[in-house]
Amino acid sequence: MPKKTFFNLSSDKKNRIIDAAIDEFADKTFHRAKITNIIENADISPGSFYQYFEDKRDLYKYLLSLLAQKKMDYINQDLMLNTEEYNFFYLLKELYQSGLKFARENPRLLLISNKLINEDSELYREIIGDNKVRSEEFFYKIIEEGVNSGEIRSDIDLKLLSKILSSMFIAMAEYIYKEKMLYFNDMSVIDNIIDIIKNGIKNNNTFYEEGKK
Amino acid sequence: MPKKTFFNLSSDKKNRIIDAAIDEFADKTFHRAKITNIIENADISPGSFYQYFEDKRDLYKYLLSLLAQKKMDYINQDLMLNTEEYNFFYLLKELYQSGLKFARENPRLLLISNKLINEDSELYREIIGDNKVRSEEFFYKIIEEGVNSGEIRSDIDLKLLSKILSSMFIAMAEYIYKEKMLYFNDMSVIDNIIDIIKNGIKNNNTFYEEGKK
Amino acid sequence: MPKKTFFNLSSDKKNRIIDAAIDEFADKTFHRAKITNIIENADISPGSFYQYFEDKRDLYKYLLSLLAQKKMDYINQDLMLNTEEYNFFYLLKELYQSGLKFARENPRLLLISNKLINEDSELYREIIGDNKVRSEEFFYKIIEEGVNSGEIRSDIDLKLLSKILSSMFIAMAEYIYKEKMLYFNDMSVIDNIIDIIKNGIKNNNTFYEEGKK
Amino acid sequence: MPKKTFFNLSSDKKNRIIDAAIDEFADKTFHRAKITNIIENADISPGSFYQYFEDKRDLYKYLLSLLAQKKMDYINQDLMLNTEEYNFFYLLKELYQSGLKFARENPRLLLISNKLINEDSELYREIIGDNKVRSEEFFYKIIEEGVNSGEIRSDIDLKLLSKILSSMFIAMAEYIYKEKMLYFNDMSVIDNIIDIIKNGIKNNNTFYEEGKK
DNA sequence: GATGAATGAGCGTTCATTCAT
DNA sequence: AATGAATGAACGCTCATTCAT
Repeated sequence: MPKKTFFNLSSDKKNRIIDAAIDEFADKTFHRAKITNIIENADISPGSFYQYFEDKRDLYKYLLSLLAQKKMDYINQDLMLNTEEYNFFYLLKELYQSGLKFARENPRLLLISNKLINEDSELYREIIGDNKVRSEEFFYKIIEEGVNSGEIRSDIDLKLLSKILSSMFIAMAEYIYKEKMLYFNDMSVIDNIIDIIKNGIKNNNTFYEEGKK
Repeated sequence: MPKKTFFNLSSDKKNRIIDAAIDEFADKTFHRAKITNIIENADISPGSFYQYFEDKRDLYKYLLSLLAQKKMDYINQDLMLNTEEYNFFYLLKELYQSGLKFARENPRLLLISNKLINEDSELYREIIGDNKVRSEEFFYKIIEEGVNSGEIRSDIDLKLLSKILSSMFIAMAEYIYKEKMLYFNDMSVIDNIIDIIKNGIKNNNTFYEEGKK
Repeated sequence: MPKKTFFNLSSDKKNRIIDAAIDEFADKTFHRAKITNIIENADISPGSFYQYFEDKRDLYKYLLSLLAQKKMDYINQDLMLNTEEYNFFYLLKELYQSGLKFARENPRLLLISNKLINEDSELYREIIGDNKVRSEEFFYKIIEEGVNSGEIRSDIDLKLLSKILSSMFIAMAEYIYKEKMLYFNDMSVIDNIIDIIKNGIKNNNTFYEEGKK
Repeated sequence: MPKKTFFNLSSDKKNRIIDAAIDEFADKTFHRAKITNIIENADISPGSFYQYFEDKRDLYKYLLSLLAQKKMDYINQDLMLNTEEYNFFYLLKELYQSGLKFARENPRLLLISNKLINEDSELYREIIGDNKVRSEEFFYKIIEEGVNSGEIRSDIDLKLLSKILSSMFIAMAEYIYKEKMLYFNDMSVIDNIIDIIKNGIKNNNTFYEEGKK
């Protein structure tokens, strides 16, 4: 966490630093990101930087915590806490919607965490610590509830499915940044995805044997 | 591309270099990977290295081209060239199967390309260049054929679907490496995934309204 | 010397600063000692510090002068001023005793001056300046008196002897701190040392030729 | 220990580096010594330095090991290994003589180790490790033998005496450097010291009571 | 008198690359 | 073709000191 000197700063200066840091870490891997650049872009001296933050890692972790905080603001808390009161596909839609909204409005912030997973595992472990992969766990939970309530087929591998839903979620978010939001600019796309998840892609009106046509 | 001096080398030496390079780039980001380490593990001198390769980038691109080549060896070429003769879900299964086989047998090679996407974008662009994302294009093509032949529902966004199938493919491959192959150790998992894609996850025997349970 | 603002301070604050400074300089070499730490432990601001002291050197010299002052308090002033009235070995014992008492009661203060001698010589010269090594001079004086009065053998190099007595004095003091006072916990040790100085270590009851046994 | 690249260097270059390093570490505390200075004075690049040595500590330890090695060259090995064959005062004289010769011929090298003791204890411990204070132990051994053979009075605290003889040894060596060898330029001084140790400083022809003259 | 944010020169160290042999 | 010593720009970080409030 930043030192208290950082939080004492004028919000203008704080924002200049945060913005410069996000810009740097969004473009480059942790080890490639240079605090030299951040310092220059935020227009502060090296000495000042180290009066605000313990070190590079400290700033990086802070950025990641900002991301986590901000993400929460996008999610309907009532839904998260009372998942058993909502049906599965409705929850899924809400989740995807808030996720996409966050991604669209904070694309560079999101890039930072996406990079983390490929860093050397020592760094990864230190920063993520023992926190389980929460999004995946959350999916597992609501899938389970969906199966129990009869909404979801019971012949599906739960762990595999939670992995899939979670990776589709991330794929969308990444996509939105790379396509510069031109493609997923309306929420009907989400309906489309959920429809695929729900009903599959097979045309049930026709019959085909496997293999050669 | 490596200089011709590299290709004149004994295959033993060539392999030592390639192996050391794969080991290094699989563990670390491009910029974190040290040619110092590669040199040491391959047991050659720095001077020699620069007689084989233009620079670090040159070696890296070469590795990536090796990966592309090798991947091709795993795929049934007859299928690839005559997609219109096979039905969609059969093709999909073949594709996933060969992909997983490749991932299982070349996990470290695969890690290299997985990292690339999160490097600084300048490097990414220079290395990938104008090459389209071919796997996605290929999916687009067979999906289109599947829709035309009536196997696939026609009310689905093709581009979105190709994106999804492609990302699921990658998710699986990554997963296989991370879980050390304990989970996906038999091919029934692929059947499970394809079944989900085909039929969705909804339990068609029950009826649920949207929203609150 | 500290500025007059320092002496205007409440004695509580003054003591906090002195204590923090002693702690820091006792543990670390002059250049390694951080005024940052002193400031923090004394609970004052950097700005304040520089209103009390010219700079780091100023504080350091002040500490050294405190040490000299305090040392004097341990020594019987009557003895010091009228050395000619006491016999040599009695004086020596008194000196060692008061020195050890000081060392035992102010070990950290003592450590500070012990370090100084090994700092870079520029600093050493600037701080000690033209002050002669007074303890050595004092020894010289009483040795001389001892020779003149017939207590001490006259065939001994006076300068060398004063050096030796002075270094033995310091060795004891250092030892007391390092051995955490377990070893020299009673004053009989001093008698032992003085006996060695007085009578030597040779067993006068036996005769040995030099060289090979 | 330096890397093998260092030992492959021409002896001219090796000596330039060693000399520059001794000069730097003789004048300054470990933490104050700057490899920048060493590099500049030895006329090599920073990159080169780090191809010869692991880091600053590595160079420092190497210097200390050089010192230990060189010291050994000054000592009569026959004497050291067969202490029981020689009488105590002869051994002591030999020891002091070789020590002083070493100090006179390698004064700056000696300064380096003298500083070490005042460094922060973490550094001290890492560098000295579990090596006992060998010189003190050696003194203890020969004193014990001297007592057993009847050369030395048996009513003396052995541990204290070994401490004293060892510190007198160091005091002389230091002195020689500081007085720039003007004072101790002939070996008769050693005889003087040993005579003091042997016979004490008391004038046995006169009687004095303790206390007031 | 007190504060504490700001400074910046300078340190130890890294590593891709060059070049004389 | 092979070597490996040499390079040097650039990084992360430190800390005594200043100065506006």
